[in-house]
Amino acid sequence: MPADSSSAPLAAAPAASSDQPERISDAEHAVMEVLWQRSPLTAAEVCEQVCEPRGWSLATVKTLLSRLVTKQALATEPDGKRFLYSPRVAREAYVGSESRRLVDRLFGGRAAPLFAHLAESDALTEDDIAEIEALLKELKS
Amino acid sequence: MPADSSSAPLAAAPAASSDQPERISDAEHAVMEVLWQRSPLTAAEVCEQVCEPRGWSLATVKTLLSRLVTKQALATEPDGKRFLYSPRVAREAYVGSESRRLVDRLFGGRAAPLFAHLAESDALTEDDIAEIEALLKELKS
DNA sequence: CTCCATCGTTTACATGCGTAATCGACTACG
DNA sequence: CGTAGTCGATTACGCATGTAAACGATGGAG
Repeated sequence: MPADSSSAPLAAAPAASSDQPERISDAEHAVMEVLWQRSPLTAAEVCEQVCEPRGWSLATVKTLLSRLVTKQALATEPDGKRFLYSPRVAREAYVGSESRRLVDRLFGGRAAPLFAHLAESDALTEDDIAEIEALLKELKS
Repeated sequence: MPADSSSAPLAAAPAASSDQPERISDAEHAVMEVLWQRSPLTAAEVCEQVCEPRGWSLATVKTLLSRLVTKQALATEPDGKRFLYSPRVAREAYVGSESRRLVDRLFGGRAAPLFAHLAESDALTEDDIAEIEALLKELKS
């Protein structure tokens, strides 16, 4: 990508302007989880949390962090020579959109069928049922 | 693949031996939905159902069908010069694994938090709630 | 019998993702 | 001050996916 690089004020990246939150991939999601738990963190600190379990190298984590920054899912704050990363999208929002995606794709947007499915496939434990019952009671109030 | 085509009973493809059901992608899923609704169908018939809404060409559908056959998600049955395609994995199974995937990734495998989330984000309609209540009552019996 | 419409199969190509090595800048140790 | 370690950025590369055109066989129309 030789040639200039200035001219336009900014824009540049293919990360669109500001429409949807830009999908977060599976591997990226693992990184997000770490930062949702505690932040801001440096790349090395994030690695400490995920490299072992996922069998990743620091390099991989760095790549994922960069991509997440590009996707505007993470914010960076300089700290001496390195960066501190912190989530820019709330976990709530992410979880919400992912859940909705699934419900839309698989259950025509209705949550009840999802629940029915979970129930039928024994994916619900006693505790789950009790909890849900409690929530229901609350909703009805 | 020129050369023979017989010899081995089947296998061939890199689709592993017989472990997990092999992930179905988003576009592929759209094709599956058509066949889950009615099958067996020819490629052209599938196209009639999805090409318009998704803006696809018949060629695209053909590719997706092939990939699904490779993934063992579809079975083919010769019908004169063409093939009839039908699902090899039940919708139930697909929906189940996808749901479980989400619940695992986002809610630590517990269904109750998912439900709580849906409830909080107003993703539950009156009807949903009523339905779920009914299901709960049934479960408790 | 010949030619065309169709099939399924092959090949194509851009983008995204998983995973990482390499590179240029900078800092801290000696 | 030079050198080794570390940082983010750049580059890499193979596989999956979305989307489709090109190709070769074949069956039906004339």
